Amino acid sequence: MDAPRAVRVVTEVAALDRSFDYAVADGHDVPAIGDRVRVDLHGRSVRGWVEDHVAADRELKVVKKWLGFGPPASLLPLATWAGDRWYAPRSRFLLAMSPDRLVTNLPAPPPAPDLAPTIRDTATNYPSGVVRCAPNVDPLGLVLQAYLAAREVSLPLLVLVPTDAWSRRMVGRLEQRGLPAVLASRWDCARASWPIVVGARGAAFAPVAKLGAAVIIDVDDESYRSEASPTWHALDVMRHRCDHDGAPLWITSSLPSPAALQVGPLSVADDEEGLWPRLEIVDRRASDPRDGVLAANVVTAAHRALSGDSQVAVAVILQRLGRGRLFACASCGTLARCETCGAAEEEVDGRLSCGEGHGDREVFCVACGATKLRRVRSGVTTLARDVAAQLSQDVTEITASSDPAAAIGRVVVGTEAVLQRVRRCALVIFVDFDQYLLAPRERARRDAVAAVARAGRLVGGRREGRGSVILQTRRGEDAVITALASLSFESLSDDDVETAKVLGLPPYGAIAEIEGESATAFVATMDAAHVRVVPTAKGYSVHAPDPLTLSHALRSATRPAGRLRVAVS
DNA sequence: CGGACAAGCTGA
DNA sequence: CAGCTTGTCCGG
Repeated sequence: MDAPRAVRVVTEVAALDRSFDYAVADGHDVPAIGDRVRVDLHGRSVRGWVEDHVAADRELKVVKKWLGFGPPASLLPLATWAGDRWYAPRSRFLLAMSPDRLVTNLPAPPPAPDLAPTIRDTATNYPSGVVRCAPNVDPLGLVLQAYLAAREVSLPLLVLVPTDAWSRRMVGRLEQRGLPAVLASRWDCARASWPIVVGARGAAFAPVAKLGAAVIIDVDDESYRSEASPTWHALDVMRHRCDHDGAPLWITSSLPSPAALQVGPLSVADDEEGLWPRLEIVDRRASDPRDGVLAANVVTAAHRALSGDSQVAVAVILQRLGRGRLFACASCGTLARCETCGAAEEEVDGRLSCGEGHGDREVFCVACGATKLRRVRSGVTTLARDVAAQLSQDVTEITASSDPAAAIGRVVVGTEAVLQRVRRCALVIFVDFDQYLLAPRERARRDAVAAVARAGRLVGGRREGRGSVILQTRRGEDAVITALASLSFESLSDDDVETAKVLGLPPYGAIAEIEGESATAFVATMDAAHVRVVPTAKGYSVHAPDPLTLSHALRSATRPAGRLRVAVS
């Protein structure tokens, strides 16, 4: 038998989600599976990946050039799986597994170092699965535990954390202990199976051939979901990889989502209470409506924080969700909410409506009957001006789009981006916590707890006594508020699981949102035998009992010309 | 996707 | 009928 002298190549051309065969020119080595190559395609020179070795049994064009290393062969099926799972071309995920710049040689990974005794002492001992832990629990012990497990089988450990800054800190701490850790952005090292690879969401596709163990820190942080299409989630990818490689997976969360709870048994970390931040709930219905954006006692707390010596003293957070304008009664302060769905209502042309299609109503307060409402939410800039006036302090505005290198003052005001930008401060104020509680999104309530957890890392745990978190709300009786106040999340968690089961939401069902001008044409050609198609405001939502059924239905449709957005969750 | 090629439109 | 636009096909 002749050795194969041809390769099957997946191209980078995303719209063309298929592969083509090319001969390997005489005198050249046959590129390895996964390697990056350049080939001619229909008059174009395009890049691609070697998917397989095949026999050159007919006239073929030749591979123009070997470009460098790509993902290891063992990861190619992962790209196919992810492409099916999130309705995207394989090349999107192959790209995620490939280096930004071509890599033509690989470093030799360091040998396993001798372990300092403190490492075994610091390592925790949880069964693989979910570890519920308060925001200020140090995840290092869990990472060390997972490293020991990976070391047993002489395979790499992959650690996912919410942000790049966090990855750098984690790598630093591991190196300090003499452990061979690299950032996932060091693609060549990850490809060479470095013992510990650490990164943010994208590291879920780190080119490690076979995992020995994996950890996801704070798995319910929203950074693990790709917002842009394809809307993949790092947890699903990691579960798939770990199942395939037989590697244990540990995940941590302050309030595990239904999807997180499916990973494995739930353990609860020690000192839950001491490591949650000190929380103050300020019910704005009770405060003087003439107070500014901050209630009077909140201003007092802010001045107290400013008298301390922390670099950043006060962080004021304004959550902006959707169109997110809130209207409240001018006299009693009660929020206008839709009777059907509970979402916040907006005043448009003298009528109130929630925008979810549940009709509109006269402008009046359901609590006191007053007919004058005022807008209680403002943008970050107006908020910054108001806070500056109330505290008689200069403030720094921070939003997702502001310059990460800019100097930060003692009072910062902004969106949730503040929680990413500021490491430590004495007081975090959620100006308008109801933005979470009243958001129509399913995840909103969990996001609310996650945001408080994140804020908790800035101010430290109760035991530390460094600072606190204030929630300004008009809904003191809300289940999320009471759960946070008492730190008992069981019923909130059970409710989430129950809701997900009843409504067939992930992980108890799979949903795809179909939007764009050709959504109707797309849905019309789809084999809808095993799915339910529901029209929505922007298009359609397709409900299926599981991701596989959903994927089959989506693949059965022909993709028409014109704009189409398919978001699988 | 984007190059190739065919068919359609325009103006001298 | 050259020169340009628009549409459809198909890639190894």
